[in-house]
Amino acid sequence: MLSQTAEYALRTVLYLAAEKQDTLFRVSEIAEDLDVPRNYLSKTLHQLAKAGILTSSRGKHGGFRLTKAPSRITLAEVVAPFNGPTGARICLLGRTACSDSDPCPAHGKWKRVSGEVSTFFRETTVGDLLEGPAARVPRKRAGAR
Amino acid sequence: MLSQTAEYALRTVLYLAAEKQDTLFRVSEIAEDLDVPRNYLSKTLHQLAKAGILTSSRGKHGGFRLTKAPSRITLAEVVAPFNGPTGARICLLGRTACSDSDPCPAHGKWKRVSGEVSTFFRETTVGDLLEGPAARVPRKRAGAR
DNA sequence: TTAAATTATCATAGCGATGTGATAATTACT
DNA sequence: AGTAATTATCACATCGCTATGATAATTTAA
Repeated sequence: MLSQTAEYALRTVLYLAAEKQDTLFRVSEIAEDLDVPRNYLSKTLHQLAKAGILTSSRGKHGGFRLTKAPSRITLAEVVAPFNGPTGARICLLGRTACSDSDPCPAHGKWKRVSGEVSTFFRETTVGDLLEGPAARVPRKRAGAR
Repeated sequence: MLSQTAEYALRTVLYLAAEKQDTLFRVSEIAEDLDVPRNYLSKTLHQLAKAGILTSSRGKHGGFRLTKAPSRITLAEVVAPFNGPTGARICLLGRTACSDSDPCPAHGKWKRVSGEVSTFFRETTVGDLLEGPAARVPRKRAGAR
């Protein structure tokens, strides 16, 4: 559903949302806890920072933190920089033009379903997910593999 | 939403469903009408034949046709050989284990939406789409590009 | 000023999805 | 038998996503 990169981004944002938001977290710290390739995550977080979702600090004692409160970050925002299918590609058959007035054969039935997916990403916030179970990812035990 | 290949497959099945089902259609014919790479489509149709959705005939006067009636072919069947997200990947966060009893933070809210997508593919048939508008793709004019 | 720690950036590799071209296998027709 | 038409298969090219490693830039602190 989501690209690997978008999934990393979402997991990181959720991770930061579950922790204290006024402290900085290092990439190496996040990467290890989430079991994600470190250098790759570094670039992904940089993209999230460019998108205004994270704030980065360089140098010693640098790191990343959320820019906004979790309840004000939608999943669509998080996923958007990584081609998340949050509603852009509506037409199931790949038509460049597919609308109510110029519909493809699947338009009528697919519109409702794709609309629900789109709505989910647009209206669900990171804060909403925090209310769910197991929001806090347990830290890996040292040496665990 | 769908991979390019799955989209080609679906469009081809829809194309064949809209035509007479007892006649054979050549790959070159389909590829031109749908504006899809010919040799690539050839392999895709071969996969659909292996999946039992199409029947292929080799040699002169060969081609492809639907094996079953359109109303008995679900979209999930068509898309399945091409990694269609018809419900396999349920967990939004990529957890290998994510269920009601061991849920990820997004499980509760995402389950409903992903379930609707899955249901759409499982319960919608090619015949259902034929009832929609513009099921018949207009043939391209000769020389049109 | 120097060293250490950290993000930013660059170069490149691996891999699967997508696409192209050529050849083999099969069938129909003469 | 031979030829043409068509699918089946093989070999390879291309491209973007994913990933790795190295270096640059920045900041803190001694």
